[in-house]
Amino acid sequence: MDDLVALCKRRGFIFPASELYQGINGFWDYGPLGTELKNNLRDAWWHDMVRCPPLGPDGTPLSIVGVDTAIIQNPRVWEASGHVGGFNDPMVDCRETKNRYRHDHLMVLRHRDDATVPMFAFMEGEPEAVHKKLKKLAKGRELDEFETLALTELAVADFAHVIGPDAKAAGTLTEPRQFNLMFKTYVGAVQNEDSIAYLRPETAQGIFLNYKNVLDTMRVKVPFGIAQIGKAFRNEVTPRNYIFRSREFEQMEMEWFCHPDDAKTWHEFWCKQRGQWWQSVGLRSDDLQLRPHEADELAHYAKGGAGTFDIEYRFPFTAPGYGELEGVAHRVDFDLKQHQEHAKSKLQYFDAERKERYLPHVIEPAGGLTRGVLAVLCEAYTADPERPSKVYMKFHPRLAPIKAAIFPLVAKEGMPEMAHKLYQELRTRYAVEIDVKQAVGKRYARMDEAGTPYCFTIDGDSLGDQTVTVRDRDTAGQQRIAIDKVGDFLAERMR
RNA sequence: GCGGGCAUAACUCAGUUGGUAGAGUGUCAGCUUCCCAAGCUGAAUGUCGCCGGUUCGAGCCCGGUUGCCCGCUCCA
Repeated sequence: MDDLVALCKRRGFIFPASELYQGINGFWDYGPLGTELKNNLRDAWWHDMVRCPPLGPDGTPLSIVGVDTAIIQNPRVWEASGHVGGFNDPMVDCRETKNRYRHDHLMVLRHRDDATVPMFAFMEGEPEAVHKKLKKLAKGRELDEFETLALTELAVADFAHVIGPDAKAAGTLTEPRQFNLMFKTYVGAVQNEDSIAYLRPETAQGIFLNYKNVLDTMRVKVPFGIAQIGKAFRNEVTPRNYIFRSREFEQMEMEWFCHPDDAKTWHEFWCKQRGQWWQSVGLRSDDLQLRPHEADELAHYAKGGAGTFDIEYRFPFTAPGYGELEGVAHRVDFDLKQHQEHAKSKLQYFDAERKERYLPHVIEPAGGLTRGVLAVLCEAYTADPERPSKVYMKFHPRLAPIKAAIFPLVAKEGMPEMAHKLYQELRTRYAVEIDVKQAVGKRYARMDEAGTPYCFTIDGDSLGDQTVTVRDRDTAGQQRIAIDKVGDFLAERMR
């Protein structure tokens, strides 16, 4: 992994952000080659999801349209989505039940005299449940022997004697912690409580906000999808593992709107499709796995549906385990329902065929573009002590930052001129480079590290018979082709 | 957030008991070169992460700080 990071730095893929000023934790800059790579992965996704989506189960092309929405939205959006509210205030977690509570919403029953009796936490305004529990767990004690106080009045050290609202054992509550994962900013000149806004923590909400606009303008019918690629921001507690968990990242998300009865089928469909797609851009199936979320792992929006499947990749830093690349979640009608309530507007869909009015369910394949870049980099990194560079980047030709390089074998006898002519032809269609300096072996080695799949070399024979040699990155083998077939040669391999 | 480790050129790293900042690779220029970092000649690149202290003198000792790495915690 360290070697990969060094190569990315050395060859201009990825740099630490603000490096001149000692950097800033959790942010990264993409260099010339990294930007090309990221754009290529992005464009491949967009092409395969929006321009030319897969065929549905019945063999007809799916209908998916794209949007590009604002990073800053009305803060009420994040209240509806569940991002603000619960996550702006100090929270305590229960280690036993994995439930999370607002610190200031919890009350505690404490025995007036006997400190050995455990304390019972309960949600403010819901004392009935704890009264039942008291009978079970504190036999022989009557309710009037206890006093009620707020959890906030208790020292953290006393949490060891507190039984959580849904727990059976004492001491499972964590200390109160701030979970403000959203970046805050102010809109307008005046900075006060009323002008607070947030950088979006996911791109998905921008899609839900425009669901009705798309329905009204694009003549789409359920089932259909809306896709978006863009930046999202999360103020992660611990950014780690290179670009895997960063505070600013890019997502590729598609919300697939379908009839509730069909949700399960579509969920399976998209899980399969997305796994295949990652393979199509070069990730080996051995390093990919599809993993269902456990019940206690499901996000608030995905409870009660067909669940969430993570498409995971075996990163060097997770191996032999896996790290998330994409989640395919059944969000049921959570988001549309929330926005319908919070915004007080009707978002129901009228299905003319079924003669039915309903809120569509949503299947969401949500992938990380920047995580995808990392997976592609890890996959491409291939050590080879036999060759001069000791390593080469085995990118799928579709993703390679540079598609081909053009070299005159030596810088004389008309070869540079011929190389320039070929370069001028190819550069209008492909990201190609020309290099006339130094020994050809050095130039091949450089292209190996950049992951350039093909090198076209003009040699002494080229001038006579109008042919060039093609050097293959992965085999280092060569073949000779006619110079006027070079364009076709590349076109065939870029698919 | 807690604990441990690390920080010297673009990369990998030397740097002795405190005494003028080094190597290899890479990069650039020229020559050479008909197929894989060859060779020759030359060049550029460092506030030794940052701030302060001790000292005649600090890359080296001390304190603080920032960043990175590892383990916990966290990752709705």
